[in-house]
Amino acid sequence: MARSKYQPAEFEPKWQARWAESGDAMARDDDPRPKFYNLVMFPYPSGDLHIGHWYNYTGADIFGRFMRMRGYNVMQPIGFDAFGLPAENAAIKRNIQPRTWTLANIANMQQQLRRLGAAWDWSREVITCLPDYYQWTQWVFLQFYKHGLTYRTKAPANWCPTCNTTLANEQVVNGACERCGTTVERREIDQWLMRITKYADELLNFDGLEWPEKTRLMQTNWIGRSEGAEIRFTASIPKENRKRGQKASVELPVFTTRPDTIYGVTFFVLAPEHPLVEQLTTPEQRDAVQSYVEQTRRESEIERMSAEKSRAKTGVPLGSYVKNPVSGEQIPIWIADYVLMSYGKGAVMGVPAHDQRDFEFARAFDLPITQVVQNGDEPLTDPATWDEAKPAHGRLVNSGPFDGVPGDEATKRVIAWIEEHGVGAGSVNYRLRDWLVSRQRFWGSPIPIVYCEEHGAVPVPEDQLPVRLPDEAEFRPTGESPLRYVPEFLNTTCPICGAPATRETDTLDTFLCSSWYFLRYADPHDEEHAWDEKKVAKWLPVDMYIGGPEHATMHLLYARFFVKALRDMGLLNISEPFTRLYHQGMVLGPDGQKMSKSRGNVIAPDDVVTRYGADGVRAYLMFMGPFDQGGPWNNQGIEGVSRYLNRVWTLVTDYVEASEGHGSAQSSAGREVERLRHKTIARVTSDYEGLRFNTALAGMMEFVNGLNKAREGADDLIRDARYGAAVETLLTLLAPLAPHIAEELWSRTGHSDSVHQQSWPTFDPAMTVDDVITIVVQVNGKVRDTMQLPADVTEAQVREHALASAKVGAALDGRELRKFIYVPGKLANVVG
RNA sequence: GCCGGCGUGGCGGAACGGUAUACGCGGCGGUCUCAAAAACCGCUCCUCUCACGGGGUUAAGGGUUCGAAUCCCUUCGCCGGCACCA
Repeated sequence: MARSKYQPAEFEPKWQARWAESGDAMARDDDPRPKFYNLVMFPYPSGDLHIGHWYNYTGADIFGRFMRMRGYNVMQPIGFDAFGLPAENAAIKRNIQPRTWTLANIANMQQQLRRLGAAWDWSREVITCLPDYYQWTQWVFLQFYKHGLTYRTKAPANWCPTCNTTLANEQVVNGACERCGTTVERREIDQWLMRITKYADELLNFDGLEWPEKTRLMQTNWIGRSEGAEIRFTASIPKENRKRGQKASVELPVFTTRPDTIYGVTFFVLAPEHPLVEQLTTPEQRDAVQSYVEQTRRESEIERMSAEKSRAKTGVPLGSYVKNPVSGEQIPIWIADYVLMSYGKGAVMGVPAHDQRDFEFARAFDLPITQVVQNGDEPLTDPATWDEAKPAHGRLVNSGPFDGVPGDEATKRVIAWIEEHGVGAGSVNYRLRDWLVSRQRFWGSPIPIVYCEEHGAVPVPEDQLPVRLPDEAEFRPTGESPLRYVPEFLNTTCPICGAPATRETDTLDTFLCSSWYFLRYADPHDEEHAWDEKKVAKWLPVDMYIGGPEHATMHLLYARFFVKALRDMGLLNISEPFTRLYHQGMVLGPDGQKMSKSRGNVIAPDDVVTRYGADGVRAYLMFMGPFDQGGPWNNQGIEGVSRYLNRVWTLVTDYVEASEGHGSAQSSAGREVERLRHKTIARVTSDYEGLRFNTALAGMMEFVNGLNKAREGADDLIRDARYGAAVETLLTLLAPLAPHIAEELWSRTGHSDSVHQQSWPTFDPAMTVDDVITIVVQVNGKVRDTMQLPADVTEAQVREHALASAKVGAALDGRELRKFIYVPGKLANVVG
């Protein structure tokens, strides 16, 4: 009989269709088994699924299938993050409506996603650009509005002149637009912001989360909590600038992390955009100040921030002075672009002796440098001889009443002093800023706000949601949302007074859509609510979330903020959305470089799937290296993995063909096969648990190698029931990783049910140990011999055998035994 | 500059502080074949030796330990994040 060949194309589509029909992947709300919410970051419908999606989703699907076989009610949804800029760019470029483009891409990608053979629950599919979804995005926005967590203000926006839109700080990379690379400018526009800073402190707490250390660190640094003090300096307003009846001075607060250096302040610097700059500029300095302010305005703040550290300090004195509230000294006020308006108070106290930036500034402008902190026993030297600032903490000197205060107490003492004298207080500052969510764009969820001449910004009543996006718009590069030119959209009436009013024409950042989609999956078709409390309580939090590390400081932070805020509104009873987080690595091109069309090193999933089958691609991707590491694609590597699946096919079909008398023999090789089976279950199970798919597959390869070896010279083994058990175990272990071939072979071994409905195989720990073990014998840490001994050998026996070894004797070379170390079952070290 | 991570055969990568190089790729040799492909079997870190054996090796150098790829320190290289954050 001609042996059948492994030809995945012959059965993969069949099983995909059958799984879809069976509805096995649909998670039921009333399933009594423990739930497991297995989530992947949903794709943006860019047009085609790329190999990175395959990588991400294969790993996630393996884990989900594994958990399902272990008895969990797994919910594994999929959907599309469908609003966003590329659709609009395509619209402009190809004169096609964003909606048309997006929906066509979704249809294509749905087919591509099916080819993966993943156990998606399509009944829960969520598409964020459809009104039945964005209605609730708008509703969520209104809840934030109601609770004062979103607000509108004229704010400096990161403006990309090419995309004609504002960008979130997170979307600005090195001062340039993340998408098109254009240098970002600043513009003052009325914008909507989300008050994420209110949750800064809570977001620093990761208790109970199984998240990569790296991601927690990135978020922690992004939030950037600094402890210190706010200190209020008092500036004298130049006589010429005072209006009649106006006070002669104005308060200038600063934030500092080093209140202990307060006596070292020798100058004071404002950001050039600081609102008091003009008022504090003397007539003599006016021209110089104005031209400096204009110069810095031309360079965006982002540009200044991205400038190299070595960049020379620039600045101009205002001509006026502030009083140091602690020392009483009068010090000159400057403006300089190294001070950022967006952090702290937009002002710093210059302590050149103990801050490197201030040091450089003082050197550039010949400002005095006063040492006020002594570093240990280091003798005081003339700061004029220093090469750099001395930022270390230490005992205070030259600090009036604080002289001699030790470093660990200095900060506390100064804060106590300023609080007592009412000139400041201990305070905390964050690098994190509020999240700007307005986009001057069409393809996003409309912001459900109406502007009325009398009532100002009025939220759209919830029963009037959704505020529908028009099907079509005209795309002109005006810098304003195309919605402004759709009169039917723009013109409306005030929900309060009914007078003519206009709608907000900006749309929401797409990150808003993805900040709550994992809640909607729990209740995707609810027409009355964004989600049903009970369903969300059942499914949330997400037990496993797999996606790329590039979302560490954006999506993953926003989603946490949303959940906390919604909890405080009484809409959720959880504090964190994602209990366990895992970042898959990146698949690189065969040249080891990031895949890109310009490099011509892109591997298209469709091509390789046609050639090797979905299982071949899945298995190869997972075998490439550790899942969180990724690695370069190798065309010969996938051949090897494909050959393995071929060997599985041959092994199982041979077994099926020899079906005469299954279980009728007691082969001498049966015991070893059974032992190998238990060992393999043990290691593969533990590898799957830890998402170590590469070693899990290596384990299954060794299993197949071992079974083939065992059959050599044991013709009756194939009829031994223990061999049959090994074959079935192999298929169940393989099922999560290569679901189609496992299912096909499972059915060929005579099963009418699905391999994916089997419960996960168990093992007996006693069966994972050999009768005879190999003990390595070292002399002084060097391997000199190995011994085969019964598994239950005692230490005394091992010692006896080891010392009897001729090789050990030779290695000892007459030295006396000083020490004997025994690692049970493994190794003995003779020290002499 | 600061904060993380990583450096293991020709290649991708394995190794609870305990036989470094599992598994796979590639290479070499063989079986089958008229031949090739496929499939299967064997060998394959470096070095000395005919061999038996010995020595060396986890970026480099040092340390801790009976024993280090693994822990600690220094240096170099690569990757990621932040980047004048007061």
